[in-house]
Parts: sequence; structure tokens; C-alpha cells
Amino acid sequence: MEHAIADLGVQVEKKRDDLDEFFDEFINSKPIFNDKSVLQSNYNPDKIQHREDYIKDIAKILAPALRKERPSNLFIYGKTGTGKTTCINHVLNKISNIAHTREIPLEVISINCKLKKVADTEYRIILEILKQLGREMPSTGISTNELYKELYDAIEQKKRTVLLVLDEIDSLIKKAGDEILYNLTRINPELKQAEISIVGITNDLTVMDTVDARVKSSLNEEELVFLPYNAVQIQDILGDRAIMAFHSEVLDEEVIPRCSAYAAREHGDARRALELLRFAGEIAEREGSDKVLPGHIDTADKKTERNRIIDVIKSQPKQFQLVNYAIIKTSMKEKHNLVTSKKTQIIEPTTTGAVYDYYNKVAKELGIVTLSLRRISDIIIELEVLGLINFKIVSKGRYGRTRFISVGLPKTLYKEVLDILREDLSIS
DNA sequence: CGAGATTCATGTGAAGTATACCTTTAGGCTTAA
DNA sequence: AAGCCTAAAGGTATACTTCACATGAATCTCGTA
Repeated sequence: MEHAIADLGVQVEKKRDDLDEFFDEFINSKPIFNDKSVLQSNYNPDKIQHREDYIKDIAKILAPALRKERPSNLFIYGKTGTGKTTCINHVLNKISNIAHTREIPLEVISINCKLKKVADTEYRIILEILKQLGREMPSTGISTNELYKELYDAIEQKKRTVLLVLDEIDSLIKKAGDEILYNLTRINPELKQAEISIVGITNDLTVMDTVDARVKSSLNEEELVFLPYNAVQIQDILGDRAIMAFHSEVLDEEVIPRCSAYAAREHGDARRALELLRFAGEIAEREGSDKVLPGHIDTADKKTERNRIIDVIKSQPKQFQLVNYAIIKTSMKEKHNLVTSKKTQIIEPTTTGAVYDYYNKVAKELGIVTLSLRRISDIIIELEVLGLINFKIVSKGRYGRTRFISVGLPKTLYKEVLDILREDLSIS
């Protein structure tokens, strides 16, 4: 007995030593970051590299606002991480500063349509615009028409030029259709003392094909396409930010080239490159390493994709998670190899019906309300929009028509995602 | 044997329902004169 | 009488359901070569 206690004592003491050591090490190790915020995606740099021409273009288009004239509507296309938002913000900041100091009446409203809580329906967008105009409105209880009237009124009362920036407008169009755009473009003729210009930003070039031709032509008064950065440019950007973000001599010289190589591999996504660099730094910090090594970039690369997917999955409502779970489960099949008689798991597309059956079964077991097939069909489409799954509609002739649904995850994540879903849904 | 009809499984649009919020209104109660 | 609180009534958006019809190629049917 005594012996045991003594043993325990030793163990505790030893553990404390370990911890102490760890903390000592942590404190003594040179800090990696100087200013991490520089690498955050919402950071607005003073100078934007390799985008000077675009910035000038945007400035030219929006400049009339400073003369109390209505700038043309502007549409900006470009893949993620090509600097669209950064450039626009940069120009807008400048413009509103000038407007402010010279007392030119100008109002800038900027909305990111992708932030889900903010806005994913027509109603909520208008609500958000009104909020930024300084008019809080109830989240329900008023008809959309009423809301539009309020919007006219609010803008009219401002008696100034209003620049309305809709970032990631594609996700809005996908979810709520083009009616908002149509209505917004038609506000102008009704305004007497104010004017509104719309700046739309989108990653998805194809979405605009689906909108009404009239809307399209009136929005595309001016159009700008952002081309992706190449590896060299990304390297420049990273280098620039790294100087501010990290303490000197912390980065292994291989790190930045490798980081930009990873990002360029996709399509020149600068945001991703920065994220990767920051994450690698954090990993190095956590490991207590006093240098960021290329290996850290590799780890970060693997983990960022994973984190993104897991975030998306975790933030889904229960029903969506269940459907997702059913899709993954039904797309995994066991195959007996006749020669070796071993079981191997293979992954092949499922169908709506199979998913629905499985969904029903599990939902009943869990005591969750089961939704109709119609609704599940819509949920499947929404999961596709989120990029978690892919599907195509296939007609199997005599055997009907269905979606062939496949899971859009890297194979290595299947197990983990399943575990997460199981946990969230408390499936044993 | 081939053209046209049939069939299956589910896609898809429209309309209806339940629910969650929100404002307005009508009492009902309190309070101050 | 005026003020204030509360509950009921009347709106709306959203998520979901129900109903009805649309799809499209494998399969079937049947007339014809």
C-alpha cells in the first residue's frame, strides 16, 4: 500500500517535471510569430502586389462617385484568392476616405453573401443592406415588398451616391435566384435624390449564365476578370507578408517556395497560400520548434483541407448531417475478392432511393423526425452546392431515373468524417 | 427487326401547412389628479 | 383620464409536405419484311 502511494508520488512528481520542462521550453523557445494577423484572410495590406492594374481599373470605374455621378455597375469575376475582395476593399477605403475628408456625399455598403448567418435569401440580404444603412428592421413580420419600399426610402433619404458591394454573389444567386438583382437594378430610376451602383463579385463564372438577360446586361456595364496569380507572384506576396508576420530568421528558406508551389498547384490561390503559411507557423510553434520548416508546410497542407471540410460538416443542421451520413454509408460497399476471399471496401456512387431508405432507417432508430423524399432530394442538392458531394442525374432506362451521388471527400477522410457525424448525431 | 409504347424511380414545380417570430390592438389594471 | 402591461389577433418568412406531372433510356410489343 505504502509502496503504491510512494510510486504514485514519484509519478506525479515526474509528470510535473515533464510539464515544467515543456513550459520552460515553450517560453524559452524563440517566438515564431511577430504579427500573426498579417496572415489572416481579413487583413488588408497597404500595398497589393501584382494587382496594380486591376486596382487602377476599379478606381477608374468607381471614380465618378467622387463627382457625385453614378459610377457604372461593375462585375468582377475571378477564382478564390485572386485578390478580388482585397482590391475592391482597398479602392473603397481610399474612396470613402477622400469622400469623407472632402465631404462628398457617398455611402459604401459591403455585404458578403456567403456568410450564411448574414444572408442567404432575398429577404435577409435586403435586411442586411438596411441594417448597414442604419435602419434595423424585424427579421420577420414584414412582406418583402414592404422591405423594398423601406429600402427606396432609406436610400432616397441619404441623398447621396450609394455603392453597394455584393461579395460572393454567386452563392446568393444559387440559393435565392436572380430576383434580388433584378429588383436592385430597378431601384435607380425611382430614385430622385440618390443613386445606387452595384458592384458584384463572384468566383463562379458559370452562375451568371443563369440570371435573367436584362439583369445581366444592366449589371455588366463594366466587367473585370481577375486572373490567378502565378507561382512567382504568390512567392512575392508571401515574402512580403512573411517579413511582417514572422520574426526574422524564423523561416527556413525553402518554406516560401514550397508554400507557393502548393498554392499554385491549385489555381494561384493566394488566400490559401497565406493560410498555409500561417498554419505551418502555428504547427511549428506548437511543436516548440524555433524554425518553420518545409515539413510543417506539408503537415499544414494536409490539415487545412481536412479542417475546412470538417468545419462545413459540423456546422450543418442535424438533418443535413444525417443525409450526409446516409450518403457516405450507402456509397461504401464491401466486396469479396473471390481469389483471396478477402473483404475490401470499395466506394461507388449511391442513388437517391438508397440514401433515403438508409436515412429513414437511421432516423427512426435515433428518433429523429423523418423528412419527405422531396425534401431529401433538395437537401442533396444543397450538399452538392457546399461541395461535399457530387452527383449527376442518370436514367437507367426501364429501371427509372435517379441521381448518382458520389462523396466528394479525399479517401483518407472518410473514416474521420463518419466518426464526426456519428458523434454529432450520437449514433453508436 | 425496328419503331413506337411502356415502365420505373425519382426529378421538379406549385401550392399548401406548421412553426417561429414580429407588430398591432384591445382590454384590463394601475396611478395620479 | 392617462399610462402601462399583457394577451390575443393578424402578419410574414422559412422549412417542410403533398400533389401532380415530367423525364428519359432500357425494355416490351407488335406490325412488317
